[in-house]
Amino acid sequence: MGAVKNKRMPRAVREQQMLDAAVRTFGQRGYRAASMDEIAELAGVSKPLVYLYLNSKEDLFTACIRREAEALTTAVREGVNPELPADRQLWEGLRAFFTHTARNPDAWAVLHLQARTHGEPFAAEVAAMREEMVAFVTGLILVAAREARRDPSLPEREVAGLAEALVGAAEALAAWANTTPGLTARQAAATLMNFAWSGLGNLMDGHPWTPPADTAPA
Amino acid sequence: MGAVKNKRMPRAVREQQMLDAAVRTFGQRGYRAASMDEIAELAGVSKPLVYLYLNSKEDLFTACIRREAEALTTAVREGVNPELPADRQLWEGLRAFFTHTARNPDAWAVLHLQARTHGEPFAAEVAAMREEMVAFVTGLILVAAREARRDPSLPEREVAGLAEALVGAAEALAAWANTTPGLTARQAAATLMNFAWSGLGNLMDGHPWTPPADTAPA
Amino acid sequence: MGAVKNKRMPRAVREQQMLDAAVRTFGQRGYRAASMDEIAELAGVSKPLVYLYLNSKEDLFTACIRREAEALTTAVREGVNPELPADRQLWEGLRAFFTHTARNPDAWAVLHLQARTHGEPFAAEVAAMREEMVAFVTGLILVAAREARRDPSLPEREVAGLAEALVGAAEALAAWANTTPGLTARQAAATLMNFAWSGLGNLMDGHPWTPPADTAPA
Amino acid sequence: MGAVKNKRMPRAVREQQMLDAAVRTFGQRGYRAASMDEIAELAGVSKPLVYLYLNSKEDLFTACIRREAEALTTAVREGVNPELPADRQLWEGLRAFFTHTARNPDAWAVLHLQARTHGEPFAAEVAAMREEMVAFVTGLILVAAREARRDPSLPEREVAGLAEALVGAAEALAAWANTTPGLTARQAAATLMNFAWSGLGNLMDGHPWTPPADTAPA
DNA sequence: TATGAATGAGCATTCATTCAT
DNA sequence: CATGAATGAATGCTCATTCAT
Repeated sequence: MGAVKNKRMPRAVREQQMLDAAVRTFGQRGYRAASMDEIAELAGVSKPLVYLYLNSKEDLFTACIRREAEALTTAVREGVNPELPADRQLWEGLRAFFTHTARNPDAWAVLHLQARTHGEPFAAEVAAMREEMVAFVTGLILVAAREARRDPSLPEREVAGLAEALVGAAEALAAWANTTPGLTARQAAATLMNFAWSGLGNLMDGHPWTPPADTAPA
Repeated sequence: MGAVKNKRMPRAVREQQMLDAAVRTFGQRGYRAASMDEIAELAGVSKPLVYLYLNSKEDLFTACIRREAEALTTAVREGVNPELPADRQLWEGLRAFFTHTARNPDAWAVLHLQARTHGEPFAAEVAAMREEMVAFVTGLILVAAREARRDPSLPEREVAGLAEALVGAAEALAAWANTTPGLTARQAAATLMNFAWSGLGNLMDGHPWTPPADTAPA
Repeated sequence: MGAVKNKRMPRAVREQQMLDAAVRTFGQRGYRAASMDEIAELAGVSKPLVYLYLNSKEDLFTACIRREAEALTTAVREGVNPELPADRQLWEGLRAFFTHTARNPDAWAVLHLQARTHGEPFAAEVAAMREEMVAFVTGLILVAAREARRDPSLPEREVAGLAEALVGAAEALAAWANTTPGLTARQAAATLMNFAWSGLGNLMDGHPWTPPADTAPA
Repeated sequence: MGAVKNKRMPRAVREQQMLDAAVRTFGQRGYRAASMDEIAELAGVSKPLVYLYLNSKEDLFTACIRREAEALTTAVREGVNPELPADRQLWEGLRAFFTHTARNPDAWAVLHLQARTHGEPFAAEVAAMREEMVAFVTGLILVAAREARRDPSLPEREVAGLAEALVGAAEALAAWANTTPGLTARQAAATLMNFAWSGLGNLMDGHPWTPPADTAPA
């Protein structure tokens, strides 16, 4: 376990080894519980070298978040064919998302749990990634609305909320899929498409669910 | 800020003060970053008294989780009128959920972020609460299917997945609502009802979204 | 276990219960590891009452030492008939000593181990008791010498050393007897009499063991 | 006093400095009363370094016991010429013992008082050393019996008891010698030889002290 | 006579971080 | 490029002791 202790390798390679070790440790132990000692040892490197390359624990954590956020968005982007209709694009994006998170559970734990739990600077880092995904979904919703040429006047905040909800549901299903044995990325994606797209379709047909008039204010 | 430093109060009262301080501190700083010193000070009490009443940091955290999980499920349960049809019950439950989480942001941070991020024992504690909510939603979906007397044969795992997705979406919207100024619990609930219930309705009409035949394996 | 929690009992009785609990706790846990909480609980009393009656942990420990030292010396004194010849007196004293220590292992642990290990004031307390025993033995040696009317001019320091050695041997045998199953006080006393008295007799016959002339200084 | 604060020395050296400081502190204050802070300061090192090298207070204490037990047994072993007759061997062993304990009073306090007073794991450590010494003495007694070709049939437990008594007497005399000014190791050894060897000789001549028939049971 | 409530002070332990080589 | 040696600063936890009743 851990990288083979090869001496004298180029900086770029060493850095990736360190990030690998860090992602694994942060993902399993959590940000605070992970010690630089453990990370250095798992990377097969002395602690000062970690500091030489990555400056501080905060910087190291940030570097992990950036690398893994980039990897996830790239995986989703590359999984989607932008020529296809909106529902197919969403389907492909979800499949890529569930596949990637299932294959990189520690990375997903870092992004979904640890980064959001340990203070502003880290949370902001994932928030950026999340916004990219929400924007992607928002775009698809608007495209779908245009394709259907019906009711193009969905209020902006409403669309934003729908996208938020969809991304949140996807995140929840990723965790659910990771802990439910025998559940494939494909099945998770299908469940979510059923849940969301059908609802959205109905919605855009002009038949939204109507909240009842209220007596007691919330 | 902080409780008035009244000396000599009965144990039950002090304990609640301590839990208040702990929820606030854990919610804002995180489990590891919160120090028992800070919690004690915020509670207006000396550290030994916290230990005398709550034994350890772990026990204190667990007590926080339990109290807030109980408070949240109670709020939702009491917000729902079980005589109403399924869609109205879900609507009321969501409203109660968004209202409670908006009013107790630290408690929600403890339940949604901190408890899930810091190890099995705590995660298990919230998992129980989550399962109660998922079960509640699952029940509503089945009732709705029966009420519609259509396609009563939804596969069990499918329903479970839908419920997971709905709860996940609700959790995401709770965070979104907490950070979007001027967004009411009512609006958040309506967005989610639109998103989900319309989709479910469509689904149960026998028009699910159909995944395309695949070429590349996932 | 522990005293029955009878309310409102006279001070003298309560004090003895506290000392019982303290001796047991100090003997088993050691002075520092024993907590006033544990002692109070074992005595079936609240902590402030222990302080009211016995002032402080130090005073409580000192009271234990005094009570048990007194009990041990009394047991030895009452076991010895001063009319008998010296060897019979020593035999009886040793039997009483081994019997008492075997019956009160916690008390013996307090006197022999704990009191000597935790600082001057306590060590001084047992030293007094020890000196009484050494004096008793010294007296017997001198009486024996007079009875034998031989070589009455044993140098004082020599006699003191012999008495120290005998008491030390007795203490070691007490520990040994306490941990060797099936070894009676009588057997322990016989072993020591054999060892010591025969040696002393020989010595006083004018046949001491002669140290060889030395080349290397110590 | 205390090591000169030379920075950057090899681990093995620092470890010995730490053990020196620990033996001194444990010997004078006792195990519980000794604080890691004090030990670190006396060693001229920061506390974390002590933990880095010696893991914990328990491990540090155990390391002290091991080192000093080894040093004492080595001193005795090297002080004895196994070619000599039994009485000479005992004489030399005792001289080495008293010399070593007089020169290393803190180490002797650690072994004789502290280690036996603070729980099983430590007591077991010294018990091993003590057994080695008892075995050494037991061997000498048996050799002496064979050399004298008299009464070779001493019962095993009897011999064990005699050896225990002799070692106990030696331990008592070591403490006595340490607190009696002007008393040399040589004198202490001579006193004990007189006490013990003469007694043993007598015993093996077939003139043991005979316990009187008993009326009252013990 | 007796106690529930409360604390100041200290202690073992850990960790991120740096220097000298 | 790489590391063994070293530390300042916290942090969780415990304990003897006291006050108000």
